[in-house]
Amino acid sequence: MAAAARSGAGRPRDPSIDRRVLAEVRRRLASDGYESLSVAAVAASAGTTRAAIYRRWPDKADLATAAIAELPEAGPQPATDDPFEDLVAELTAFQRGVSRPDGVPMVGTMLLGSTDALLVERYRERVVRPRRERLRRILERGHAAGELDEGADLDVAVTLCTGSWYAAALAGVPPPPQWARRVAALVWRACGGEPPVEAQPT
Amino acid sequence: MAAAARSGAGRPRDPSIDRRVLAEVRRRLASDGYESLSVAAVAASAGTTRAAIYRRWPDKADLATAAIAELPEAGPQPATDDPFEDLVAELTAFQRGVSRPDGVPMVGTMLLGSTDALLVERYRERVVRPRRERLRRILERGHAAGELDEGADLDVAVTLCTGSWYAAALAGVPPPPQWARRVAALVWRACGGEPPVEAQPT
Amino acid sequence: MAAAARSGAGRPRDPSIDRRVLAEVRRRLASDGYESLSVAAVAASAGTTRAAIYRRWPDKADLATAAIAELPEAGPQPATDDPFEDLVAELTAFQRGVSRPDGVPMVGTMLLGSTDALLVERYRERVVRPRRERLRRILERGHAAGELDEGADLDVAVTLCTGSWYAAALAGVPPPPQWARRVAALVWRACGGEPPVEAQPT
Amino acid sequence: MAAAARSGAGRPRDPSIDRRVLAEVRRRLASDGYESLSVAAVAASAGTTRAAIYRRWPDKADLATAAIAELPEAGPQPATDDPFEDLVAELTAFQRGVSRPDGVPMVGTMLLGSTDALLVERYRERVVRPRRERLRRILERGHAAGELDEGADLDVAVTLCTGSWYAAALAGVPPPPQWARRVAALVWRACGGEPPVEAQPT
DNA sequence: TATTAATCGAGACGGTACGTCCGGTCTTCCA
DNA sequence: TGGAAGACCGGACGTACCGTCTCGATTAATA
Repeated sequence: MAAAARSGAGRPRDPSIDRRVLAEVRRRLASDGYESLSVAAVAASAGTTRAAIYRRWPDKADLATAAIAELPEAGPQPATDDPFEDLVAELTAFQRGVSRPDGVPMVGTMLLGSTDALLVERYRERVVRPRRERLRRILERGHAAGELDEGADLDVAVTLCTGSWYAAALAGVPPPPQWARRVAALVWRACGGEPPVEAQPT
Repeated sequence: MAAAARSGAGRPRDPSIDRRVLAEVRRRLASDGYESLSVAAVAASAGTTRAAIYRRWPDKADLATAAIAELPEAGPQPATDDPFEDLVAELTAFQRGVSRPDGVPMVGTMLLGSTDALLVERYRERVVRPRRERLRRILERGHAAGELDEGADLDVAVTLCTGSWYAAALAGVPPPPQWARRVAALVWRACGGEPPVEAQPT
Repeated sequence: MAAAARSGAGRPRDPSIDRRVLAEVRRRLASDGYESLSVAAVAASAGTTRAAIYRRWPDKADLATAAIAELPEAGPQPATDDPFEDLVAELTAFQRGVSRPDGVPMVGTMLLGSTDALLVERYRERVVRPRRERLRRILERGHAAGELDEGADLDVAVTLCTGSWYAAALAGVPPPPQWARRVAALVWRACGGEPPVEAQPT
Repeated sequence: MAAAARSGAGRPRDPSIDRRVLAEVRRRLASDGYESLSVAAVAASAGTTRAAIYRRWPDKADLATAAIAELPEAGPQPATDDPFEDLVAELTAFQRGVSRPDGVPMVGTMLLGSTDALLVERYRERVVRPRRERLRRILERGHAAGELDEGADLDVAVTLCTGSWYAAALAGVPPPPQWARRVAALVWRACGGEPPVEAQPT
């Protein structure tokens, strides 16, 4: 990723280039995916040159990494005293984040795996892991509040939450209306709870 | 994709070329992903020429499509009279298929989406859609057998089944032991059923 | 060139294919030269297939050879009793032959030499050599008739005759009016003769 | 052809690449002709890449054009006060030039004509036209010196000079010994002059 | 204030892949 | 058998991209 500009003498780097380039990379990763990402095209659209890009990021994979790492992940939701509503809120935030142009193709790139291990690890560390931990904590709070069963299989339950969205995306079906609440309801019941207001399938 | 050989005149296509090429494509898609797939390298490894490949598949995307579409999808499981066990079996087959070297990166390529709309559509049609329908039918049979609730949200429940696997893969965590049975159990309960034998989380 | 159809059994070759193909080859050699001559295009335009062409002529060079060899070369002029007029007639015939669309590029192909030694040799044997011998004999008859000098350098004089045309073609200048008679006059004088009627340069 | 390097910014082109490539092109044009000229092979032999070549010359025809246009034309012979000897000298220089490996096939390519009009026009302009003018001037000086006839047909006489060589090449006969002097003698007599020393045919 | 060192823009360089086309050979069906 | 159809190998063409490099012209911090 972008090395911190050397402290000493010489012309300092133009920080606006970093911004414009990363924004452009995100836009293109979103619309065309990693494969079709052309450094030359990015440079042109960002109003700079390939050299300026390669000076900051050693190669294309690192450039994409940097762009992803900067994604303004929907920060930790303020926890309320209702774990079920927290789950709905978390999933709504997730859907908002992943449904935005950048979202899906990025996930695809990540699942490509071996293309660039570092790229994937960075994404997991910055985006996936924190979300999983937030989800996990919500379910544990539901358990602590006595709403969920003792022996509920939380490890797997966590994967159901966001997994539902991936499966729908892969199938090419639009996320159904009220998706977040309906998933939360299913997961809640799967763990032995009773969702307060039953979301109605359409 | 490979046009069906015209019935009449002309030298017939060498069917072994189709086989060797597609096998090679699958091997390379698995190990390096779509991006690094080189038609020339495939031709060389398959002991043929680029021309013979382009005669069959108009471009690289279509070639990959064909290779994927031929994946020996774990065929429709023979339905037993126990819907829950059918669900476990279906998920086990899914896991076997998607865990094989080819599996994950292929899914990633598909989620890249707009890289090649046709590629994705072909994959959905040949692989994803049939699986979703099989899952859906299993849940409906559970419902018909009185094991699942009337108003169960089957639309979303279907997405939970395979989605769990995608979420785990994206997080980089190995699918937990007994994954298929545990997911089935959660989904069953989410739909109001009671899994016959409670799978124990580890 | 086209092998004589085998005498014996089996379906006889369609002679109209020979005609149509060679005509097409001549047309294309004329308009685009040997390089751009595509066997497939010839076959299509002649309403037949590549195989039928390759059955008759072993390769492209031979095909072109055959087309050239069939050029209705202005056959041996009926010798008159006036060698000078015979020379004019021969050169006029030569100019007619070589000035027709096919002519020039063919000469170029021949001078390419090493492209296909056989092609060149065939052309020399069928077209160039006979013409040189006819020219030589005309000059010798002029010598025998006492019109040309004893020690005239006939070897080189022969090359002047047609060479004049090549030089003009290479320079891109149209062959001057009355070209045949004017060349004949110059060659005649070069060999010590006096052309009966002086052709006037324009 | 190679665009003049832009004055200003950017890494300047490596001029040695121009040199090496054009030399290689000339060598190959000479030995194999235009048709067999492979850009990839040229690049390899010249120690560079196809991209570097296509950056300079838009296509193969333009590349060949450039190579020909750079041919070190046998410069204007220093005129003596003996026009006949000047003619011999000019023809000797011509023979030396055209007999060098490059010579004949190049002429063949040029006579192909319509393959690439620009290619041919460039060659005429740089090589053929200047030579024709030098020959013409020599003959005119012979005329001015009273050695040649008033009404000599110089237009055609010029074509005899080099044409003799082309005709011999086309016939596949080696240029006879003393060729230049013998042609000069014939042309001189054709124009009414008397060559100072009669060259003896062998 | 003059020097100096790093950046910026521009673009060439070696590689490599793409998709198209052609030449010459072959293999099959049909007349 | 010959003709039509078309697949086969090999290889060239012209385009596009990647990551590296060399230029001249800027632009700040330092001497």
